[in-house]
Amino acid sequence: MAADRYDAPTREKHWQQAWELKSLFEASEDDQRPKYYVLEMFPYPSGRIHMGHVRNYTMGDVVARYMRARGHNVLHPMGWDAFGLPAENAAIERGVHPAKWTYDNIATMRGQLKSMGLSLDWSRELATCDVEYYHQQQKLFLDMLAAGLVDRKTRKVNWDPVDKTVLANEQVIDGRGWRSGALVEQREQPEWVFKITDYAEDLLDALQDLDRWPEKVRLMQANWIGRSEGLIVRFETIEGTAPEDFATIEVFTTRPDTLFGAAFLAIAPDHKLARAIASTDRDSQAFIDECHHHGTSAAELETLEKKGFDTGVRVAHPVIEGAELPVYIANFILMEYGTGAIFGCPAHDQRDLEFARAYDRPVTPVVLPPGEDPSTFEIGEEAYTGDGVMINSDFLDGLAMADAKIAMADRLAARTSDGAPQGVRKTEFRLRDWGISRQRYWGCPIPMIHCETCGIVPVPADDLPVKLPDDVSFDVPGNPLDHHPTWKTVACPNCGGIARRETDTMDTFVDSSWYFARFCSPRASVPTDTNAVGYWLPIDQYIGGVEHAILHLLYSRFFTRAMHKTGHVTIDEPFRGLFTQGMVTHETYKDADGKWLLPEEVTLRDGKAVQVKTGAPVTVGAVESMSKSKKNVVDPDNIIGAYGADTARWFMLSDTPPERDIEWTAGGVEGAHRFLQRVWRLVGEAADKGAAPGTPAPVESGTEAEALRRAAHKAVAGVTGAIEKLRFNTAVARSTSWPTRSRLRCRASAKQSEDDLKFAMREAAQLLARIAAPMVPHLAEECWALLGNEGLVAEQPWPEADSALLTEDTVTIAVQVNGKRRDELTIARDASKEDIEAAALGLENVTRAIGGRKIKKVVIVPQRIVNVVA
RNA sequence: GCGGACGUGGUGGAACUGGUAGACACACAGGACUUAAAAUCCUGAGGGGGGCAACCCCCGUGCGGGUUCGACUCCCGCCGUCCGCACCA
Repeated sequence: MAADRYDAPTREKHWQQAWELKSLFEASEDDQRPKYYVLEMFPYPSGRIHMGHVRNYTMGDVVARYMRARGHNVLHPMGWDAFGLPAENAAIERGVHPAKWTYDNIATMRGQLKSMGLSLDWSRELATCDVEYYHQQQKLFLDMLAAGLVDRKTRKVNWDPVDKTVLANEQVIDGRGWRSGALVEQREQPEWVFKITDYAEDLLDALQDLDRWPEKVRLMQANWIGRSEGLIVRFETIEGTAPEDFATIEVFTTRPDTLFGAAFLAIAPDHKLARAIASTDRDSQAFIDECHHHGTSAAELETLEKKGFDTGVRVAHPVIEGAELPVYIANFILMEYGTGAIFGCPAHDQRDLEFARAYDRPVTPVVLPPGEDPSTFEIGEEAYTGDGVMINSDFLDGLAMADAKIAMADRLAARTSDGAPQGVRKTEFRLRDWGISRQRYWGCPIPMIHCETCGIVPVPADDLPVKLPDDVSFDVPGNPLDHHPTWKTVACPNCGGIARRETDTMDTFVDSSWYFARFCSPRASVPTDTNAVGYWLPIDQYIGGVEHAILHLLYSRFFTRAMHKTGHVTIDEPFRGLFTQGMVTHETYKDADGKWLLPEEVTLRDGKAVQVKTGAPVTVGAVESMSKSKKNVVDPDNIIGAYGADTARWFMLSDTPPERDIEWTAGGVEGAHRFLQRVWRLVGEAADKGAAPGTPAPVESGTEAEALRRAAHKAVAGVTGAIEKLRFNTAVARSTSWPTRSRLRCRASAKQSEDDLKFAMREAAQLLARIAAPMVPHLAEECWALLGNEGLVAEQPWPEADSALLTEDTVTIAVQVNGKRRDELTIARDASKEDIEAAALGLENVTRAIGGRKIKKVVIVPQRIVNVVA
């Protein structure tokens, strides 16, 4: 007889050791079973794991354990996204070396992850800051360079003039540097870029085939790539108003149909015309300077008040004889998109409208919404962006919008201006090339050398790796690699002269764009072992946060194509299945002074939230995603220490659909824990009172026993289906319902000592242990052992539900009268429509509801519903 | 600003391809056990109304329309909340 409580924290360690002893989770390509690669996005080693990790890795583990039980050769690795800014911040703030800080964090977090009982192949562990890893990454970079996938471009960065450093967008707060508080300046800087735009079309088209990706992620990526068909229109400048060499201004537009409504031209502050004007005009220079005193993030730029500067340049309207339009420099025009210049049509674009109102430009509607009268239609505060019929547009009048686009494009293509067609059809993409240069120490060095005589030359492959120097100082602002005394000095591989190493390091998105491929052969002396990647890739199921929906996933898709081109993999799409899980949220708490409080500092007394120590009142705030700044965090270690990993895992899977945000509550954790204890007691009872292991099924079962068997087999079918669809919350519900319901039956069986019931009881307990194993693996092992079974449940195949026990002979269906449910009907599953109709119309409640009216129609859907229309 | 999602009892949520809305749980209430409490076990319940009662009626999936024999589910228009926006990872 077992103790009366399951001591999870102690027993969990035992089972973890048992798995490790048998190396159950180490994968090899040398295996006859079908492969299955499941991966969760690897963590940044910030210090300790958080509940978001617990949720993410629990989900992945359920899939891994389930697929293993289904007879697959499962690869389920773990590593560390270990380069990045926080390590440098720690160095600046606390004087710890980034490497020490990072590896210490990894050690802590590895221990925490191990305590979760994840079925990971730890033999493949890697950290992106390992020299072995970034060495291979530098090789990939050189291969991509040779393949023409690397370029050098000028880009804008946030410059902190006090700290003399480039700031990340998150380090710019209200236009100021987070540390110095200085006003940020935009600065142009030459950078290394990956030519992702070469693949824009392909990355977009291939989304269609990613049918195991969430629709919303595909949509977001499609919008991000932003393919648009349009027209480059050449506007001729009016003589004498523009500087020399600016006979025309090129504008990209997707709305050539609205050209008759054009009220102005606007160019980006970095447009070459803007620069030319500013070189001789102080006012325009001042305006451009003002534009440069904002962060570079799109969100910031686009929420700015729209401002413009009239350059005095005038252009001729291309299709209205004699009409002229003013040219403004405007703060909301991006140089990166299209030609860096637009024509503004205020009536049909909201931004243009706001600009026109501010600068007193005419608003002429040219598209008439359906049902409006052309003589009275006016634009108020809102631009009209919908479809309609052209008005006020000369030769376009009366055409539909789509036809007008074509007509205008044809007209402009046929005209020449300055010796070239005035309009040229063009497909533009919003997607920009991927700038990977970072002026940081803690990243993968870009293996390039700047030589005064030979230009920029790659580091020869034999000289790799370019290692980060250990002896760096963070006392001086800026990039430590740049002011290291010796590191950057190197002999030019070409001429042998003194040259300078590239001091930029790579964006950490590069590291995470191929780690999944490296996991296939983590110790290979080349980036990827072709056998290994050929066997394991693509990833069958990738799981991670929706916040990575665009950048990480898109970069990885590009990088896989680049690795294909350079011969490192043979596929284009790395992630066959993708699942994005929601965040973990918690209530927030503040004391009387408005200071944030940790959940563990708060307790409920007489229904009121108070501080544990002082009893002082606490204000309970909104439920928000867990963040250190708001202190609404719960440390997984505390939960696992108090309740065990299975409780944390169970809670993370239950109730809330996996793609949605989950609210962590103390009550929920206790509920999960109580349930697991109940399962353990129930299985203990079944072990004591049920049939002995290996007892064959009795020939016949009584009603009680049959009901119990049905419940168990339905649970198996339900959990199987739910896990297949990654509906973990439903899987939990399916496994909780029958132990709850069967309690009495189990007890009854024990009392009556009948063989059929004893058998059913054992069968049910055995099945429960097996279907719960992916979700609560430790408890499942405990139950498996308690029931007297040999071996580990982790080695058991997934149970099959007996289909004979899944379907009932009779069904209960609802009977509606005029769409309202009036009664229900229990009838043979295969009853004919006639029988169902007769039975339904014979019901007293139905007759009453019909109330003597004439029956017009009876809708019968067998096994589902009857609807009498009267 | 642009793009994307989400909204169902007191709470988290379930509901297959349009077919009994509220499964399963949390919290709550009542009961059993206990000297007592905790734990455990049992029972109840969307809201409102009627009936001694088995039961019956009305309303109900953010709001307003529409399609349909039938709508949480499909369509149109609102409202609210959350996420991403290229140097956080």
